[in-house]
Amino acid sequence: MTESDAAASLSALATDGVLQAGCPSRIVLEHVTSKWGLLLLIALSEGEQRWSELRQRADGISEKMLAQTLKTLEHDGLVRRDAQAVIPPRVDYSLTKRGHEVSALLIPLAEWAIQNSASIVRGHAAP
Amino acid sequence: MTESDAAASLSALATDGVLQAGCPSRIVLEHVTSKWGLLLLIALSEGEQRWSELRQRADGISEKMLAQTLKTLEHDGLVRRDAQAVIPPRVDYSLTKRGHEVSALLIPLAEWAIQNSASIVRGHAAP
DNA sequence: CAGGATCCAATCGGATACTG
DNA sequence: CAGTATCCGATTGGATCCTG
Repeated sequence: MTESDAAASLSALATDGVLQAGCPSRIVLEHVTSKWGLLLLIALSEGEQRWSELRQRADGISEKMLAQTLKTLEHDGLVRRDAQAVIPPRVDYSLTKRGHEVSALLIPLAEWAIQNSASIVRGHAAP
Repeated sequence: MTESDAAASLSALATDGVLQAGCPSRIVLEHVTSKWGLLLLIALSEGEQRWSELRQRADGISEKMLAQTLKTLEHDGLVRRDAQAVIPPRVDYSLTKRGHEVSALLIPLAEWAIQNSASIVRGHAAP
């Protein structure tokens, strides 16, 4: 993307919000780009998964944050929760249509991070 | 993207890290998806800008967070700082090659947030 | 198994004041 | 203009214990 192209597509961002404080899009953006939100959305892009599976996949997450993050994502309409009335309880989580949309945008970001993290963390990257 | 496609591209993510705790890519990812990091990278995709300009564009940011975030992004090799030895001082910030790479990935995300925030914030979105 | 409730430490982040 | 320094409240987030 050239700099002028970026400027063009950015005009919409500047006018409609995101950069503006108090804009609703900022809130949503913060939900999906939050540490655990991002990781859970990526993990779920593989398909429906249970609570315990998600806990392992999003390595290092606490029960509290797992519950809290899943709730926000569910409330935002990105994650679907399917609780079955059996003993022991079984609950499956999956992405909604919207959820798949974002995760499709998040995955390239994660891949970029993997490819660049080595040279970034070890020292200063080249311009 | 279908679910199997997602699974395929995800195998790399799962093996190489991101979902794994302590992975360096997680740190980088957190920097660029942090509240102000994200906003500054998007703002800078429009081109070189000064401190005072960035402060206005990333609406609501405090001086402390502006300085702190710019430093992290500069250290990560995403933002270039050009300080001119004049009175009054003039400092320009711009994206590096890497910086442009990420911002190109972040912009679609911001646009998605704008388009979906309305229906998300007002209530529950449809599946 | 899938959470809810609670406590507390660490970090985030804003307001203010000061400087080269 | 472009920061730095400090104080302090707010939020995040983990550990632990408890429950249907």
